[in-house]
Amino acid sequence: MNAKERRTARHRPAPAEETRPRRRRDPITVDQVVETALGIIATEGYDALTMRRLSAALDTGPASLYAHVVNKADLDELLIGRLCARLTLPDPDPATWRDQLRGVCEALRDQYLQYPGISRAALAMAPTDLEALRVSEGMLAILLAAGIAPQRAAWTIDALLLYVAAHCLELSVAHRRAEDGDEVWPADRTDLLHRLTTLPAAAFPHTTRHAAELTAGTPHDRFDFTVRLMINGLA
Amino acid sequence: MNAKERRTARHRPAPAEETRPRRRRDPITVDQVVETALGIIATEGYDALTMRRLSAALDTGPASLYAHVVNKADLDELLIGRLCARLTLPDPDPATWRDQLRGVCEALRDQYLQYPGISRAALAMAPTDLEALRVSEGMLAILLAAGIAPQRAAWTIDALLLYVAAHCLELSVAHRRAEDGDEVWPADRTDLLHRLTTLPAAAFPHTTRHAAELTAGTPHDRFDFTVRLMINGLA
DNA sequence: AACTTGACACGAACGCTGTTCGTTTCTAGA
DNA sequence: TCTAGAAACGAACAGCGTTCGTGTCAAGTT
Repeated sequence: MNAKERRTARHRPAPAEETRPRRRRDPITVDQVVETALGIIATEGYDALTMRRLSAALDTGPASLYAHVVNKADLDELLIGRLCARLTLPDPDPATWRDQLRGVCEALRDQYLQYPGISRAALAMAPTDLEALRVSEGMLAILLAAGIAPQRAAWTIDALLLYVAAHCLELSVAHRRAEDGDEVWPADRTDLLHRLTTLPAAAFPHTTRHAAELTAGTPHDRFDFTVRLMINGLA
Repeated sequence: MNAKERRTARHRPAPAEETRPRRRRDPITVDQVVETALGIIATEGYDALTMRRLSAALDTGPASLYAHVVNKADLDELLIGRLCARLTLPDPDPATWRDQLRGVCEALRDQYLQYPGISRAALAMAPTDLEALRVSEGMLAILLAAGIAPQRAAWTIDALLLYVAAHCLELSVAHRRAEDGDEVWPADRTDLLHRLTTLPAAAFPHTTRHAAELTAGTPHDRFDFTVRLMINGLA
């Protein structure tokens, strides 16, 4: 079976798993590729995940990967699919639907944050991946059980998933830039606070006055705030 | 003056403009670089904006660009800065603050959409760029005039700006993938609808049942919905 | 008027990327 | 035992961002 056939098969309802013949002493499997890739991302970040780096970690050359994966984009999809597969979706409970929905978002966020920068792959992914669809199906179940209109539910889910990915991407970018010693990037919160307060007060009256609020809060605080904002807007 | 000095100068309050001596018949200026880059993005997309492609459009070699720009990241920042500079910010009016805020978001979205994929640069940008700060200052003014607490206002602005960028990024990715004839990517709305309805109903009961709602709405409808969702959540 | 200075332009190269071609290797089924 | 064919892989290609060393030419100084 071709690797490209495998990809299209992943987007069909029933991807039949099957044991294949093996050649090597430790023949490479797609699972191995995905797991190794996640390991690289976890320790070195998504930018370090190149086909060469990955193939080296698997003790082979770049060309060998293309027997298991169509593209880097395809690999990205596999990675996100693996992350989505890890999420446990709650049984919809109309009494606690807000907390349930927030819980799913936070679980997804935690998965993303565990693999810095991987959310970039999520943002570029096809909307028909089965594991990703499983997550949105679960979120849809929660919202419908809560009595939200299907149209509003669908759009809210998209908005939430988009925000989660974007939020994690922003965090990973900030983290990478900060530790690379970028001059332009503020080193820490006090640095950013200082830059905002020293802006010309004439052109930036509110920014300078409320610099404290602008720089306040942990990333989790901001995430929690925004998710609540969107969920509250539903009612 | 070095290009790196110029960059740090752009992050300081008062970037003094100055006429410089010229060498070439048509010496390259930063303005020229930025405008040419925007032209390339507008017609060929952000992915086509490489240092080589840009330098070729300016009738020179890649190395020449680095006299005016520190990095590609620096160029990205200039591009987003230019876009932000084009936005006209309204005088805060407590009576229509929701519409005003939505208007700013839509104007920013339209700028992003005019240059497909450029929002990727926005997501990776330093939060201290002067033109970008001008925009958030304007949004902050609207929210504060409306009586929103500074802390909530600040976080809401970040959430909105993040969503606008992410939304446009998602649109550009979808557009590029669709016109590249990607097999995995749904060609159009009916294609996506068909894929969702043919999912196994046992595992995806809600997705299959409400596939129509899931695929309904223009991108602008979804954008409008989400922005309203966040703004309404404020009250 | 000749000279020094230094910013800008630029050709060539480096190390890296994703991807492909052609070949070799080795197992599963006939 | 033999063969078909999938997997593995070495080598290469075109392209990327970036840097180095050098060339060039106008402005300011002597």
